[in-house]
Amino acid sequence: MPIVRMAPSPTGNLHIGTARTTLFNYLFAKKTGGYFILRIEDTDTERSTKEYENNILNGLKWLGLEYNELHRQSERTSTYVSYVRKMLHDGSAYISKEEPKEEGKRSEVIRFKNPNKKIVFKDLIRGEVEFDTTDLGDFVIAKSVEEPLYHLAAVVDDHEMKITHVIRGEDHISNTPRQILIQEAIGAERPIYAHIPLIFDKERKKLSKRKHGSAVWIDTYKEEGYLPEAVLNYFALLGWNPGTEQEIFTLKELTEVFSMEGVQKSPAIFDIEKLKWINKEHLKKMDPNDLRIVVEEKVKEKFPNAIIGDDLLRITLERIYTFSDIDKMLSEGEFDFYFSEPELLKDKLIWKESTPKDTKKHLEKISEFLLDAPQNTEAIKSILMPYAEEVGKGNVLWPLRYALSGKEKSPDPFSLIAILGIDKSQARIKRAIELLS
RNA sequence: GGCCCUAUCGUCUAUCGGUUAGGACACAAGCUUUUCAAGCUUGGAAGCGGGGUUCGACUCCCCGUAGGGUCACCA
Repeated sequence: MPIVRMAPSPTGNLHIGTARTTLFNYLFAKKTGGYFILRIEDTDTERSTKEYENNILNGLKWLGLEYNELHRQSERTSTYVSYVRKMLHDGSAYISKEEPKEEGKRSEVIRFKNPNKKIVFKDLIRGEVEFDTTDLGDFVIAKSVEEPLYHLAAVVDDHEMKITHVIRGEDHISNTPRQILIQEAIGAERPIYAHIPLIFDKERKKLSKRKHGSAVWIDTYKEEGYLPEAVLNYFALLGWNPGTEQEIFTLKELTEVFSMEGVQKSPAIFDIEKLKWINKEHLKKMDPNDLRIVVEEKVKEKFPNAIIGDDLLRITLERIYTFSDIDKMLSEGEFDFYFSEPELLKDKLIWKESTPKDTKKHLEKISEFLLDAPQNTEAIKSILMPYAEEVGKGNVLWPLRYALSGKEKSPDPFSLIAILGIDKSQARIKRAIELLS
């Protein structure tokens, strides 16, 4: 059974790159019927915090990436100690006297006795990779017997946890020969490696907190109102393709079609526009009632008595890519027509070359048509369109829409009537007619 | 700089020696409920350069070039 692990270090919030690597591990485990271990690599006590750990855990939970086991390296010190002792004993590591050049550096650390050899390993994505470890020197594997460093702890854990596949970011590829050396020293089996390509920014650089600020944190996407499944869908497509032309996937579908074969070798640039599009596609697939609950909750913050009917829900969905767009619509007054009487300007009521007299006549006519119209967009349209087409669509539809919304830009008049209801619409049309008298 | 990785439209990608180099996002134009948005239709847009191998290379090999990653008592 394949056993994979994701090993984030809690020295920062959940990064989108970490999230994507976790996704690939998760998908691989699911697809192959394997086992997925999450291992918090908190051997750096200076930089690791519980807050970051919680942020990572909560972020993965939000995304829906579940793991079978959770471990913390800080709770496994005794295991590392025994390995360090063993290595010291058999000569594969030694205590090295140092001259501390910086503050905080020890005068004594534990170094690995580098056999200085060529290492060739197979990578599922890149094929054979060769390194000469001579350039690595006798690298430090522990600050002291009780304080293991990354390479040692990672190799010991991968061995103890019987990890079969190490799926990680390409930035770890040059760490691999070091780790293989340690594996050989402790008699561990070599896992199969898969180094997945990195995510780059528009400048083709690794996404970093320093340069991109909060855009690298998963939390940001949660706060922006992206659907977790859409984020996952986008991450999957960033560096992997299913071999078909399908682009919209649920997490479950991804677990069924994922394969390492489809993973790209070259880095991919993060494109927020495509993420937005994918999010919208997922929004369209959402259960209308679930969607209604979200929209209603947001709209009610500003208009407590709001009721989100089908038509209002429809035009809202048409206008948003993420849920935070609803907040923008609210603050830009795009919902105002629904909750308050519009302020009308006489000049704006008249379409291009039309006259006040004709406009008034058209509105009166529409008012008549509406007398026994049902509250349904399509029905209203079929009642009003023949007249509009007869006398000029702009001459009728523009003043009607403006009378209802009081805005130069708004949804179409038929939807507006359906949303407002016949009575309220009639009242607004009447006000416009009075303005023209 | 050493070592390592990578190289098809602006972006994500298909092509696993023979294609008018396909799709998606974005962009442009047109259409529709003469606004906005959405939707639909159409369009522009790519094989880094040079050598090989081959009847035939985007595809395989080599050399350049470019970009990236990594070189901690961080992970």
